[in-house]
Amino acid sequence: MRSSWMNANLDLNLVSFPFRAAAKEEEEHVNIPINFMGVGNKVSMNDEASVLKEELNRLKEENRRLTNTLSTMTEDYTALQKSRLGLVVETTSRKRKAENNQEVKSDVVNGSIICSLNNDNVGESSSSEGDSSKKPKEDPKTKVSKVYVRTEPSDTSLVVKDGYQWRKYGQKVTRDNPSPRAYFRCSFAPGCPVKKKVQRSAEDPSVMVATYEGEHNHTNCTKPDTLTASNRGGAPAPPSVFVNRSSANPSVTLDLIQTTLSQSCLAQAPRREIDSLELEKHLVEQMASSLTRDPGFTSALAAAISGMVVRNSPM
DNA sequence: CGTGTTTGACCGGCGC
DNA sequence: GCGCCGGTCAAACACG
Repeated sequence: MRSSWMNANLDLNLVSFPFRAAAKEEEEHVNIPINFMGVGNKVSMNDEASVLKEELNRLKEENRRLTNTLSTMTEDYTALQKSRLGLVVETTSRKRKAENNQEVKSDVVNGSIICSLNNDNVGESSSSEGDSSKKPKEDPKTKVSKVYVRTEPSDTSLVVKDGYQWRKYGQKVTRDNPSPRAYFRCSFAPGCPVKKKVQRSAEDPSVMVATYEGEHNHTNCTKPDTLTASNRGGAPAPPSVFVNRSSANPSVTLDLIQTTLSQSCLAQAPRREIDSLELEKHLVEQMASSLTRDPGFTSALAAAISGMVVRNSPM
């Protein structure tokens, strides 16, 4: 993809500003003068503020560009996913008329394709067929959705990570698919009516099809990487479903700008004009504190400072 | 020993 | 009515 150059850009941007921000904090709290470069003349607070403001504006612009690039990449990725897996979306079950009448709506979430099957039109067409009375106990409005997950073909475990805890209660080999179908019930909450069926796609064994029935009557409190039924018996590692959003890469600071803006300031006063200076100060503090919490950064900073002190010290 | 999985048996809907 | 098939149950089993 195009991520390599993006990372390079991110890294480049992070070199200057955060270091400056951390240096500012050092100056304020640890009494290490920011002019340790040996210049000698003390920079006034106003100059410092204007430099920071300038830097922040530049970063904002860069952030906006990268956000645009990211959204473009996301769209490309979505289109690619749909073109690769969209063919499987069409239901393979020809037996159940109701299913064939369902309106299929697909979407890509976290690397999986989610298809919602709208049951609302089932009742309308059933009047002529006269089988509405035969409709099983299942509520016609039960929300049914399908998730298509690409996994390793060699991986035989029928486990799909989705953030909930499931208890397997059955497994069957169906007629139209040589691979077994596993039945799960949501065990996160005692009364949760949601069921899940997981089966490999007949067309593409590397694709797992998870069918969800019903809606959870509880919130999802687990993280995506903790979920599903436990992996006992030395079963193979479950497939990676979700795009890994965690990153040890310092480029995460870019996101920090976004979240800081939206959560702590903009979210509280969405329509009000916000004191830009206050906001910038808050941003700098956030970045500085997050960076100084990183032992790697602090040790690198200490090494850089000590190196400069050694260079500038009289022999 | 508690919890979750496995797997054969059972049940009910559907087509012929 | 019979057989097929998908879905569920529950006893046995495995694991920590």
